[in-house]
Amino acid sequence: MSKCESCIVKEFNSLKSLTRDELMRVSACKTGKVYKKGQIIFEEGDTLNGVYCVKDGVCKLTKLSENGKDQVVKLVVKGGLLGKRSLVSNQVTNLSAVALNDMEMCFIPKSEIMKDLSRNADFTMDVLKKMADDLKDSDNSLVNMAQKSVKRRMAEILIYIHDSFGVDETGYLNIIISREDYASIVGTATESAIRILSQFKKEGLILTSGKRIKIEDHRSLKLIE
Amino acid sequence: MSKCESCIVKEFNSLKSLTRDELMRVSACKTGKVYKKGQIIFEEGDTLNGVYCVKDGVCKLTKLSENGKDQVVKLVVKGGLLGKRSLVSNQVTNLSAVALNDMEMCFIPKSEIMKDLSRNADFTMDVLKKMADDLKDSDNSLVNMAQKSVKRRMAEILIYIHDSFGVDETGYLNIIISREDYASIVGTATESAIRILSQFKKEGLILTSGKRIKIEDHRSLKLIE
DNA sequence: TTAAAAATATGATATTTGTCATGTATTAGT
DNA sequence: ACTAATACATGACAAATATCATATTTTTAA
Repeated sequence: MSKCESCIVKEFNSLKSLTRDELMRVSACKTGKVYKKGQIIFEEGDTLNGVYCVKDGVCKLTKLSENGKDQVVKLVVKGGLLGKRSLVSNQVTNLSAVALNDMEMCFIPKSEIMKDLSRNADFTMDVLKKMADDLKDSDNSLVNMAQKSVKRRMAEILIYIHDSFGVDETGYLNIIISREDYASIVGTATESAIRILSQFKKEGLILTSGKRIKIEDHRSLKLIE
Repeated sequence: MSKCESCIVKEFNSLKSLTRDELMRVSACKTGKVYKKGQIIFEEGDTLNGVYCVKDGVCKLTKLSENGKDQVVKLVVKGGLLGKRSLVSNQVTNLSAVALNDMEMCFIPKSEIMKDLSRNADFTMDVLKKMADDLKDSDNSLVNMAQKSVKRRMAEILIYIHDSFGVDETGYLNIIISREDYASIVGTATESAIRILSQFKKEGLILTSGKRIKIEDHRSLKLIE
């Protein structure tokens, strides 16, 4: 297991603001964890005693609605930190985390991080900044959800996944998720998600092969109303 | 204008974590501001050079969607702080703030608060906690928006306004907002909002008198699907 | 490899929500 | 108190989305 001081993943998150000494201390008490596709990392209501730093793979953060359906709130990739909120608030977590593909993560106990939060102002400020950004993203998601059509939201999530997570050698999206997950991200019925993707395919906007998706016509996808 | 040290409003926000000395310094440089109903406090894209502390009245935080409609993201009342995010991030604000009734606020320049953010760990931690709570609220809003019917969302906002802001002597909601605003909170067309409120009235769930609304049957309102 | 399970696809139909039109009631400003 | 202006109300219809049923394809696991 690599050491935090020399781990490049931390460059993408707040841990980069820790000093070398702090990082070494964190490194000494962290635990490496591996999750298989579909595996639950934690569930809504769990008490988290630390943060997870994603070294590889992607997971979804979901929340169960009263109607029994899961809603995907956020996708987290390499460099992302899970459980920030629980660090600060002492409450149980309000979200579940599920691996979308095989994942590698580090778990850092809350007790270690807390020392740094109280002593290292740069680190604290960086955590604050990240939360502020999350909040902004969240506002955007809310407006998208409230004001845009399902078709438009689907087009946007495809572009988002393309731009954030890239494509493989053949041009297919690197992240492969089920239609049910697409439905849950976009906030619609699974059948509707399937139908819309089928329609996109017919219109030549995307190609599909099993659950794999390739964007063929970015421009038109962006113009979907 | 009252002094921060002795202002009860601060008990509801992070400013309560400042020391007496810090509060006196903040108090010395704050500005009192008054806004009339409908007045714009700041607009999406503005650079905020401080935070607003709401002493009285209510305002809405909105974001303009690409379809040209405003979406209400949050309601802020007495004790609320506006512009927290801008403090931390140096970016222009992503939301607009508009007074829903006559308001009284204090404006505290960013420069003053920043000193405290870097020196007073309790204060910083409290700001972090508040942001974490906002984030949690935001997750909930997203799920509500994505998974619940317009009717259900309308029922919930009525209950929310009732529980958070109370009623007057005659039982009518203290906060009086237009159907257009209700539509914008719930994320629907104005006509749909009007229709749903009319229906609630017919079914005896609420009473209306002009734009004033009184909840008659909490239990049934909570059971709306 | 092959059968079972799970996921995708699609039709038919119901329900919800949006849009446009038009009339009535309320509110705000003189 | 009066009259614009604004907000509310409601009908008629269109569009978007959900639901249920059922067939087909893909994936999983023995």
